Amino acid sequence: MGRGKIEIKKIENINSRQVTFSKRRAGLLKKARELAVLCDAEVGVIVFSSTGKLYEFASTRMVQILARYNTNPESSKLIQSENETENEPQPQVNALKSEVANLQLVQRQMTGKELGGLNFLELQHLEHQLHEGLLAVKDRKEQLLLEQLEKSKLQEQKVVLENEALREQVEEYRSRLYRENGLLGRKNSGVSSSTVCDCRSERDAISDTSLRLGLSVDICHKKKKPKTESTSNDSEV
Amino acid sequence: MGRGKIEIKKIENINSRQVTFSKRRAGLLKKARELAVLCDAEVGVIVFSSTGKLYEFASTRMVQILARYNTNPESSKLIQSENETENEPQPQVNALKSEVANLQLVQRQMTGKELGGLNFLELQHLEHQLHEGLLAVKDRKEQLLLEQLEKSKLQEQKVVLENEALREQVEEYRSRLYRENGLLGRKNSGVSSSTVCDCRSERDAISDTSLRLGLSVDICHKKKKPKTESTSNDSEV
DNA sequence: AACTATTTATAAGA
DNA sequence: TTCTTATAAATAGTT
Repeated sequence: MGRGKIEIKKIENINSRQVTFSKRRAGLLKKARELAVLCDAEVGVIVFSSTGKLYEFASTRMVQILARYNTNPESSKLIQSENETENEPQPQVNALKSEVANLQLVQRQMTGKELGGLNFLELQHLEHQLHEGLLAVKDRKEQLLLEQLEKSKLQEQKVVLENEALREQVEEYRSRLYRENGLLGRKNSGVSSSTVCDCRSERDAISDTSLRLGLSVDICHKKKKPKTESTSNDSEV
Repeated sequence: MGRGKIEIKKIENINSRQVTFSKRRAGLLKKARELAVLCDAEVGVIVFSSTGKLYEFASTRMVQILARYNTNPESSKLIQSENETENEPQPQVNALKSEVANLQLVQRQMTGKELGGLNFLELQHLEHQLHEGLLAVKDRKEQLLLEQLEKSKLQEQKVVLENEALREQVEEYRSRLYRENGLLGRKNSGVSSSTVCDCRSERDAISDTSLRLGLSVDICHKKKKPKTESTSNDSEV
């Protein structure tokens, strides 16, 4: 994908290898993120540059991914497990494994997969559980929003009080100017009385707007991520 | 990169998500390999599909990469790998324990507990997951009921046919008795002709009733096509 | 760091 | 699923 085709073998020129590494690393991490988002997959990428610097992407916590990997039967690693079977069968390991398997099954069933093994009663129980969970989650969301709203309102209150104070100051200065300069002062004043009054009259409108804004920001998760990934890491050498 | 541009968010259509997953997974692993070869980097990629299947690429042994990651000061998290090297508390045991802990936490959260640690976006994701799970469970229940209904109807059909046969037998015996004994036989017969006729006339009514009863349980929720879970899982590779 | 000419990846359709 | 193809993206070489 470039001016010319290249063959996939180690780039000998150190400089262009460095450049290519930066570009392709960014590309790989981007692709990893896209795969995770588009396909609801759990993705982890670890890259060590030839100079030893670490770059990574993880769709969830990397530890979580590694733990899942380590406990996955398909995982290609079979390090010291052979020793174990010969020496001690590790009752603890077996117990943990079966617990993991069981928890994973339950989790898959809770997300609607592998329901084949459940009878009608079990399905009803599961449905009830999910229903309860759903309600709890909705409640928690509502609570979060209410808390945020409360905070917003307090903040607004504070600002409103500040405004009152400022307005009084302005009024005071204006009166003083008026008294001291007579009618002349009016023309020089940068602050018109109408401006001040506008602020006061918009008080309720502001409250209403901030509520709507607060909600719409949270509800719409289509915001871009800060993307600190490549930016902070780009300076490799 | 295709016939049209897509936005990076979860693909809701389960089929095209599956297809995209296959394609992009292959692409990601290829890119990982190219980066490793071209730039002499050590690269590890771990991907879990939404159905839980593991795919991976590792430019060297994955264990080696993970070990290097765990001991890297830049790694976003330092697991307890130090303990492992000193004593020998079974790295596998630690991995299993953390996996169990994680699964248990997720499970508690799915049943509406311990939601305090989740932010609004995470709550929304959880809510969506629960909703999907709920729909799948309801579908499965419906499918079970439909299957049961089908079985019932077949059973009924069988019994009806038996009835027909028996009725013919009865009719035959009755005629024969009538022929052989003349009018005398009528008073001794335990089976009246009216009883036999009643059974026949109720045939359709029975079928109708059982249908209504069976369906009334699950008609209340939204119905979908009976989808076969196993098919989509098989087509993962 | 930008800029393109090209190569690749892949979305949609068959 | 696999193949095809039009189009979007990535990126090699250049400035």
